[in-house]
Amino acid sequence: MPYTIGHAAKKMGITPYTLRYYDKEGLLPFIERSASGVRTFRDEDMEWLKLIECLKSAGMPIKGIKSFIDWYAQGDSTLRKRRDMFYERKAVVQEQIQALQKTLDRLTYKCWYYDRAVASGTVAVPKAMKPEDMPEEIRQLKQRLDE
Amino acid sequence: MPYTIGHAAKKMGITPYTLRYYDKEGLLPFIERSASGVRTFRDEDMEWLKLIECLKSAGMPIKGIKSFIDWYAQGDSTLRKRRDMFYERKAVVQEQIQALQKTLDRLTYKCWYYDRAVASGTVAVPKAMKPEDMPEEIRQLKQRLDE
DNA sequence: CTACGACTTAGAGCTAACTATAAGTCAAGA
DNA sequence: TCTTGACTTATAGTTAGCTCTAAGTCGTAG
Repeated sequence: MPYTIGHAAKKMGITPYTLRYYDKEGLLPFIERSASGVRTFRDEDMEWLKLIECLKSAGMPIKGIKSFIDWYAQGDSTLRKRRDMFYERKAVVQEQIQALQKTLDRLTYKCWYYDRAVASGTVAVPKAMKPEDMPEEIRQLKQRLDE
Repeated sequence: MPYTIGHAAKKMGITPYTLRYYDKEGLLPFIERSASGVRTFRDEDMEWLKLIECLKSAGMPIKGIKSFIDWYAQGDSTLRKRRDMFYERKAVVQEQIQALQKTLDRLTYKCWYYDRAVASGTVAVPKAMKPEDMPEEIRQLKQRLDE
C-alpha cells in the first residue's frame, strides 16, 4: 500500500516540507491523491524520488529537473534530449569527483603536516621540512599541489 | 610584485566582489594594504586563497573557515584543533566522493538505458529488457542501485 | 591637468532551496 | 462523539553566499 508524505519523506531522509516544495515546483506530477486530497506515494514513485535526488546531487537545479520531467511527460519524441541531459550530467559529476580528489589531496597533505606539528608542538618543524625528508607519498602529493 | 584584487580574483577564477566579501567576513586578515588603502595580494596570500577554496569545496561554511583562520592567528596552542578540523574535513570529502560515485553509477545506467531507447526509438525496449540480456557491467550497476 | 579605469566603503538586493506558520480538513481510536 | 495527529493550502521567513550600486579616491597615460 502507498505511503503518506510523512512516510515517503522519512524513507528519503528529507522533510515533508521539501516534498511539498518539489510538488509545487512541478517535480512530482506523477503523485496521485486520495479522495480527500492526500498525496499517495507508491514504490514506483519512490524511484522517481531517487532519480530526483540523483540529479540534485549531480548539481542540477530544480528547474533543470523540472525540464526533464516535462520531457518525460512528452513521450518518446524527447528521447534524445533526455539522453543528452544524462550524458551532460555524467560529465559534470566526473568533473566534480576529480575536483574533490584534488581537495582530498590537499587535505591529506594538511593532515600529515599537522600531525607533524602536533607531534613536535610547533608548526615550525613541518614548515621547515624539505621535500626529500618527507615520506614519498606526501612529497608526491605536495608536488602535485604546487603545480 | 603583488597583485591587486582584480588580478588575484582572475587568478582564482572568482570576482573581486567575492574576495571583498571574504575579507569582510574575516577570512583574509593576512592581506596588507598599500598607503592608499588598496589590498595587495602576494604569492603567499594566493596560497591562503587556495586553502580557503579547498575548505569551501570540502563543504565548510564561511564561518567554519573563519574559525580556522582565528585558530591559526592564535598560534601553536591551537594545533590540535586545527589538525582535528583537517581530519574531519578529510572524512567529509571521502563521504562526498562516495556519494558522487553512487550518483555516477545511476547516471551511467541511465545513459545506457537512453542509448537503447534512442537506438530503438522508444523507451519500451530498455524498459522491458531483463537483467540477463543487459551487458554484464550494466547489470551489476543496476543491481547495486536497486538495493 | 584631466580623463580613465581600477580601486575603496557601506549597504542593499538577489537567488536557490528550503523551512515554517496559520488556518483548516480528515480519519482513526478511546 | 470527541480528541489527536497527520495531512491540506497559501504565504511568509530564513540562510548562505554572493552580487551589485552609489559615491568617492587614487594613480597613471595622454
